[in-house]
Amino acid sequence: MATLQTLDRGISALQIIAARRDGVGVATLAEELGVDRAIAYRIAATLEERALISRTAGGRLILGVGVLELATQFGPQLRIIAQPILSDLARRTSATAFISVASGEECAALSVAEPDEGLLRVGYRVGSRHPIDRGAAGIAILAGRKELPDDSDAVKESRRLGFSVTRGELQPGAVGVASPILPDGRQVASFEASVGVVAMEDLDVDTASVAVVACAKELASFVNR
Amino acid sequence: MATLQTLDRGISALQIIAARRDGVGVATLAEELGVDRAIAYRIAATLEERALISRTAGGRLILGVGVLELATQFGPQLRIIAQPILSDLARRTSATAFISVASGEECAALSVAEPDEGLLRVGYRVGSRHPIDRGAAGIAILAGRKELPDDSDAVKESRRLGFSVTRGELQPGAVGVASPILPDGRQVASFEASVGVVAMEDLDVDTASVAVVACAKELASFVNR
DNA sequence: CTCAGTATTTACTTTTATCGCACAAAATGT
DNA sequence: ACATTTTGTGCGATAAAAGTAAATACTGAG
Repeated sequence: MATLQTLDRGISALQIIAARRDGVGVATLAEELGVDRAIAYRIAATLEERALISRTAGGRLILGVGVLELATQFGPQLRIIAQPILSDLARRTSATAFISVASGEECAALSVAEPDEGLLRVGYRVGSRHPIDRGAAGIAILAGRKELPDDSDAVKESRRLGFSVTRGELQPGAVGVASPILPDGRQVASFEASVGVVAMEDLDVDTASVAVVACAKELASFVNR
Repeated sequence: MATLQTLDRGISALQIIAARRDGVGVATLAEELGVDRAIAYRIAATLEERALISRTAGGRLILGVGVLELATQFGPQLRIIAQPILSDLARRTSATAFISVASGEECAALSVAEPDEGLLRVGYRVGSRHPIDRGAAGIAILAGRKELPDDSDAVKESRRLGFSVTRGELQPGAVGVASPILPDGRQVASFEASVGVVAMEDLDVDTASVAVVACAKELASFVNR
């Protein structure tokens, strides 16, 4: 597939700049890119013009607010893409489906879909948060991370199965099933998320887990590189 | 200053894609960029290769995790830490709280929290920009820099008080209070930021200024190295 | 299943934007 | 003041991208 050299180098430059805590000088950037300094200057000028990078007083290159402006749109876009998939998951499992993301030590609901039939439903508010080490969503995210010595049994079990199941951890009577969303089969540090369902104790866990895992795989494909 | 056309178009493409909640098709992208579809395909291929964008099942272009990976590096500790602190500040002052950063001659909103009660709130979009010498946020940032001969009276006053107050400078009817974030009590060249609140004219400036100054101190401690 | 219409990729020619040398300017050190 | 390093900028040669068109995949309708 045809790619554009100049654009590709510009993106490399961004990543190089992002990788250094305190930025890089143009000369270093040029060296890392394997190009002449003049090219690095032009790349830097272009990126700076668009606020993707900015320069310190000392002339060092650092990321600019432009990257934030872009990143803030990532969540909303993912939510829109995810909504039909979640609705489908909710309908097939007759349970409330959700996508959660890690946010520090907590886990936050990014997107939720409720089943449109059934007498009672479990509600889950978008934006609500809970500790990441409790509840199916959080456990699934932890299970998607690389193994740590102090992983709880629940996390280990979840990693083994490919999904987590919790009963009454966040709410007595509620059962949750969740699976990590793993682009490239691995967790990307900047995007730690899981998809799952929550319902009352009559949830058919076997059916739900299959559906949830399939859904996690589908969602991962949107985030694949 | 020399900029690179291809890279510039790529960045434009990113911004166009980011601007549309539900992504864009290649044809639309080509039109918006004012280029042939074949070029749009090559740009998209390059951006996708680097995971800055990805494609939905329908072929629409949406942002990819790459933008998150970049944004994650923008003040790594600060943003995570900032949100709860800002929310707290917003709640305690019943005003919209923000962190702003200097970006060249402008001042950009890095992070915003709105109070969860109150009839009306003042909105402040993340990423929005205004001249650095206007508005409480910008004045506070200038006040955090070392003294300059051509500092305005507002900046001098702000430096003396430890916070800035502006009324209606950016928006008639809005009152802003802000204080610079000073790691080590000094402004770090690579991170010039301020924290503050904005509300309507009923803002209790005395209470707000105390809270904002305390918040600036708290945030500064997280940016210390 | 075929076909029309659309989306995507490919092949190839033309054009021009990019490259990289070389040089200017500024900053830094001696 | 002079040397030296660092930062920034014209300019012609050329590789890279643009542009055109045509081939190939894909979609859904009938």
